[in-house]
Amino acid sequence: MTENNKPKNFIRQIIEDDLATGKHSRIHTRFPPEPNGYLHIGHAKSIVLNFGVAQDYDGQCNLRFDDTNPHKEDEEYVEAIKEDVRWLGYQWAGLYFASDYFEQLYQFAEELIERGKAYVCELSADEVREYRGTLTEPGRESPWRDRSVEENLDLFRRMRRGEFEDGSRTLRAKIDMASPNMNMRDPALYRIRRGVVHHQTGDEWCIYPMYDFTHPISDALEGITHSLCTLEFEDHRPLYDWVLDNISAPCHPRQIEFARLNLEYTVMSKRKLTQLVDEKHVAGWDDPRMPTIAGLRRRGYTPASIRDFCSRIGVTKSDGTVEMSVLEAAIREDLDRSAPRRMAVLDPLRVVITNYPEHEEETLSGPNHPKDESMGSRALKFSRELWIERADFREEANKKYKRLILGGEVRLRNAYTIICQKVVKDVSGEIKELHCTYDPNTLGRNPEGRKVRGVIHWVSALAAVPAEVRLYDRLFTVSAPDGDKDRPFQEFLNPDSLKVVQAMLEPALAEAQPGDRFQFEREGYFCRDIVSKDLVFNRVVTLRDSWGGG
RNA sequence: UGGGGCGUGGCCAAGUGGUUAAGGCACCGGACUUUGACUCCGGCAUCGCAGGUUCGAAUCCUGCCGCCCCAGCCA
Repeated sequence: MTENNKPKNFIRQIIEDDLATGKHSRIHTRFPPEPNGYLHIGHAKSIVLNFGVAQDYDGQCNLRFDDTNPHKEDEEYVEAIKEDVRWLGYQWAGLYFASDYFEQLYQFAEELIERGKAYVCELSADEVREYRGTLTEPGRESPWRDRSVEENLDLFRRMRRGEFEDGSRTLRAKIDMASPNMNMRDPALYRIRRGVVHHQTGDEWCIYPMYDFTHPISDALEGITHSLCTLEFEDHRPLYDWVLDNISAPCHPRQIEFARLNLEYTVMSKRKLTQLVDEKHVAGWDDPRMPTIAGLRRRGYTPASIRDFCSRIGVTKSDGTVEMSVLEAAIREDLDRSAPRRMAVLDPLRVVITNYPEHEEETLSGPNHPKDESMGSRALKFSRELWIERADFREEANKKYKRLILGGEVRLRNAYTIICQKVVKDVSGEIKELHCTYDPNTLGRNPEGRKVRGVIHWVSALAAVPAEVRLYDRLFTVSAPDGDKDRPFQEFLNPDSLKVVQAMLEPALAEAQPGDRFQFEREGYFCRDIVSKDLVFNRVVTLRDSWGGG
């Protein structure tokens, strides 16, 4: 539903204006990740924005890998990113690599030199830092700043030929060392990286263009109309425009910045996510507790729920932190509608129906969805011995407790009502099993003259299918794990973020395929793990629970 | 203490001088219920602060305050 209404935000407004005024007759956006890690929910926001805008205005959106730093990048990531974008439900108009443009970029760099707008600098990295000045003091001009065009051209060509060592020279833009915007203080355009193998271009190049030089040109080369990026690049926009203004660019895309996504109880930076993986706090990039697309997918989130989430949170320039409940609400809404209902007992307690025939087993039926008959029904086995949830029984409780108590009656979902007659305990006092009686006249109808206080789920002990169920909780114990300057975020990891239980499932669940999602009634939504060969279920999210628990 | 941004309810977020200040999430009531689910009803803000302009301001002006980003040969 939510997806049908086009979202309204300031970027779409700009686009609509550009279309209305005729500035643009078609829209072209791009999603430009660096292939140095896996995509996370924050990227999803950008993907949904870029591809969504293209979709809604009959435009196009490219997928472009910003691969200008061979040190950090890897082919593994480009494949993972492509898979994630596709999984989210989008198709790119063009698939490009910034490295596709290395030759053109190089030519534009020479053009800049010829125009006297760039020079080869021989300051070391440390010296450049000194010369740059500070936030409050202007920088000083490099002693190499005023070389002739010929000399610069010669030097730059020799840089390309590999005549100079890493770090010995850079190509710099000649702008303004006194600019209050640090990015305009003669930023580096090219650096030397000899001997590294680039995942796309191999050893073809030993000089690599910087982001600030590459990005605007890549955008222009692809005919991008609106270049959407996050807030931290706001200060780079003057440089983005400077580059395009000083070369013979085919067009001049407009950079627009929006706030990146922050989510409570998790971390979002690639560096921290990488740490979580490397330090083995999680099982991998696709650990269901990770905010990565791969993690959310394995957890059981649907592409539609993530798209819905992204439209719910909106796009603005004010940075905030979204509560986890928004994400959870999105997946609950999707799964409530689409997930077949099943019964699974996560913490089994044996129940013996003493007035039910010893070796008999009968087949009952339960609807797959309480509100959607078209989803059909499945067979349920009922027998003398059952499993119920340990938490669904108390020897005594107040009126608020709507489950089974000693001497009390409760409805077994999709079956009969039972009354607990006796509690059997072991020597330590722990409840071993319950002896109950059932009322054969309560199948599909309420008992005469009595009102049953509640409904609980169950599984026939005879037919139960044992399985591992993984119960996930938030990865961190505090809402902003990286918000403490003195303490590393790892200190806030939630030791109980994963609880593994051996559950008893109703027989129909044995046929679940990897990736299949269900609602385990009264417990939550679960998804059969897509990695494990065994019958393993991951809890996507619990059901909403308005009961205090008392 | 340079520059660039941002500030509407607990969290997001519409709003672009005249509206009872949308909506979602959360929360609190209540109805319904063979899921304490779902659904349905109802409740829940005067817009960072202070001045000013105006018949009228969340929307315009001024001054404060708070928060975020920038000193990579990362993106």
